[in-house]
Amino acid sequence: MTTPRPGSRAEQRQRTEARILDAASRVFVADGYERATIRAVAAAAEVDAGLVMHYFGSKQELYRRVIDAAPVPEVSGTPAEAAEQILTALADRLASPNVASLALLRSMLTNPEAATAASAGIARYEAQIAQAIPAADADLRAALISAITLGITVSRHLIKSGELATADPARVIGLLRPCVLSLAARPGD
Amino acid sequence: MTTPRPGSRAEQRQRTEARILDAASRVFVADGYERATIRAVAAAAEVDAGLVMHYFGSKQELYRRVIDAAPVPEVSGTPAEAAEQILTALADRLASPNVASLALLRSMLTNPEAATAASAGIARYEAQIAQAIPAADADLRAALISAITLGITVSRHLIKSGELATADPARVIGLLRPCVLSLAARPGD
DNA sequence: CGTTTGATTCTACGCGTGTTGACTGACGGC
DNA sequence: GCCGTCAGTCAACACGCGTAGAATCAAACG
Repeated sequence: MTTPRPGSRAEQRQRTEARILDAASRVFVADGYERATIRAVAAAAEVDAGLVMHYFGSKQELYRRVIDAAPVPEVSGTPAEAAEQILTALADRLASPNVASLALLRSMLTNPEAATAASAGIARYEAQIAQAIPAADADLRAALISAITLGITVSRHLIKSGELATADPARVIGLLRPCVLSLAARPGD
Repeated sequence: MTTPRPGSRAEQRQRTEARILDAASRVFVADGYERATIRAVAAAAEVDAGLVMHYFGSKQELYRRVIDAAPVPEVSGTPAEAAEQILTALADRLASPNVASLALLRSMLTNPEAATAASAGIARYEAQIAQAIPAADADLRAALISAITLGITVSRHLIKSGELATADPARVIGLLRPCVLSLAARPGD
């Protein structure tokens, strides 16, 4: 990650590439993979469509670069601690939507390749959660927690379902806490 | 819904139309609205693409006919009863995926028109749930329950996330019961 | 029987898409 | 000062899509 001296050609290149990447995130999350067009991304970045191809090679590759920026939250510690970390991460996502994560969520339901790419990230997340759960069915419990956070995020930011779309994140995680705790910390079979 | 005598032209028409509708459900749920093509639907129904247009007018209209078949589960009674109904409905959806519902879920994340159409159904579902919850924040609680069932369904049938995809529905709702109960029946603020 | 209706297919148009390759012009090393 | 390199543009191609309309052929009906 070298920072070329300002005004240089390399710096201009980085600047433009970042602008395209940013525009692509917004377009992908707004329209989904299929509806998103390279021309729309280019227009949003105030650049020619050919340049997007020149820099990123293909739409798929541009998309891959976008979702590469999606972070996987860290989860560890006791079940109660893990639950709190999960809830905190969810609260963050409710407050300020991470465009990369959303693009990933929306597109993985449309684009097969996106789905496999995203599945890896989700699996990693679930594995982390499972490790913190001391139960025989930890894997299933982790998958349920992951599915629940996914549902909440999708409902709020993509479907924008009435009550959830505008609710205070603190109230949401307050209501969700017993829910997550029952899955993470409650004695299993 | 008259049943014309067998072998007649009208009956043949109904038969073909139903075959197209069935094929369309499967194609829409498999590929989502955007990737699904009329040609693919026609091929799956072993029919010419022009015939699909002739019968349904447009792709949008065909899609509307498909999701019109998506049922909205009934929810009523005491909070505990409502929770049980919600869990039962979810178990059904986990066991045998309703193609119309899935097509609706997948497509509403891709197609704007589908989203508004589906939002109405979801809102009706949430209203039913809210009515059974005796709490000041019943609407938010209902929205959360709806979001959770959505997340579980999407994870299992669309994302096919590892553990959830193959889990026994009974175990899933067993784990989810305290979760839904805490939202539906637990004393609020 | 002839005529008409309707189910079904065939062919083709127009458009938007991802992608390509030639082009332009400014920057940077020699 | 010269020339290669590279950011950025432009016009076009090939393809697949939704859709329209003519053509085909068998069933319905007098």
